[in-house]
Amino acid sequence: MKGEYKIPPKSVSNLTNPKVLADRLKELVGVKFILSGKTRTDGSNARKLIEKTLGKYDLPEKCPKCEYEVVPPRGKGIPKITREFIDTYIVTTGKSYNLQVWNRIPASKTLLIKYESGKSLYCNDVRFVFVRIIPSKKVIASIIILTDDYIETKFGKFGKPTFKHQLLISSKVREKIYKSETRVLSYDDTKKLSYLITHKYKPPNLPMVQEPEFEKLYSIELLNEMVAKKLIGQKLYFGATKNRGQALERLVLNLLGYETNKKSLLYGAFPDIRNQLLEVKVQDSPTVDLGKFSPEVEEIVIEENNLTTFDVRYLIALTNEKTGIIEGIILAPGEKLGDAFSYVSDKSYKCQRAIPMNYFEKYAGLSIFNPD
DNA sequence: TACACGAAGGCACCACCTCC
DNA sequence: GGAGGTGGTGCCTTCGTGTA
Repeated sequence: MKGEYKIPPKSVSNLTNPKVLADRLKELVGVKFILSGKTRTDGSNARKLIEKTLGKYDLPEKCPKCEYEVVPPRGKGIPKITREFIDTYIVTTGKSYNLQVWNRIPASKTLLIKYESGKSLYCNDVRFVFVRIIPSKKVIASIIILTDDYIETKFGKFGKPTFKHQLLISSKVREKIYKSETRVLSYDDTKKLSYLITHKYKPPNLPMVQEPEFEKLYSIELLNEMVAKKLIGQKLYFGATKNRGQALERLVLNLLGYETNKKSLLYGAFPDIRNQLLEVKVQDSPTVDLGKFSPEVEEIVIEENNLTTFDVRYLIALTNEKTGIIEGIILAPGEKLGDAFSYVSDKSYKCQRAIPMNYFEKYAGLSIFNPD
């Protein structure tokens, strides 16, 4: 059955009526669902459970390959259970659930599947299946199937698309860095920065959130000596998500002689250490999240000197996922990142819509479609 | 101050490619 | 054709910021 769900239905009219879907999924209400704590795993398990349950019934007839075309490049934004045009989401904790729709504009008439017959499946044909799980009871409390039109009418429009750039550092490159003598891969600053940087260390006289000053930017060479080399072998202590980046930022700031109060650490602008035009990242999986800004595209970061994402220096700490120990460092201007590593092409975007948790709680024990 | 929206952050899954 | 590796996707949670 694997892969079967990826094939679109023969036509729009073949899709199972959502009320019928709700009936079919009713058997999952009250069923045990143990959260692994790994969100991607849990999301995937929920989807598999939905697939397995729907697989007990006839799926919509599949479309022969020659009769349809997947419109978005590489199928980005196509609902995962394509045959039923369903995306699944797990709803667990929190006061409100932040629904994120990736790589398509929900409730829009944007084409996803185009049929030879002339008919099509659009973004607003996708059905959203929410699996509400109560973590403390380890049980599925409800299944709620919604359409994006319903979501917008009931809770308001989806937010504007927000973009996320990512960079991939392959395990090969990683290994190469680990095996190198210094375990630091560094590149020179951009030409534009050459007249702004200094190779001599003088303690900073401005807070790290201030814009950089002429000739007070430490050169990459200096950053290498003062920071990179000293970071190798250090352990990053972190607890919940997000704290790891901050732990590294704190280490870097200490090594450079900046004050590290909580407020400054929480200053979440780009680049992290603005006074040094330095962005700090931690990486143990192959993916580095660059966030909204990416040096793949040149964008002005500091107007005064016309400094761009190309000039921003990236310090990427490669850590051992088990121990948290920094085993390698990449220190490069944005301009050079693309030379050594690969950008995820076609940046991804998401549209978000918060749904209050009490909405889901209202329907405990039910499996329903677009309730009033 | 509270709330909503936008963004950051983390990383597991999975499709696809390569090699045997 | 199957195992193993690699490249990408996008799911989920939490946080920061703007606005009323």
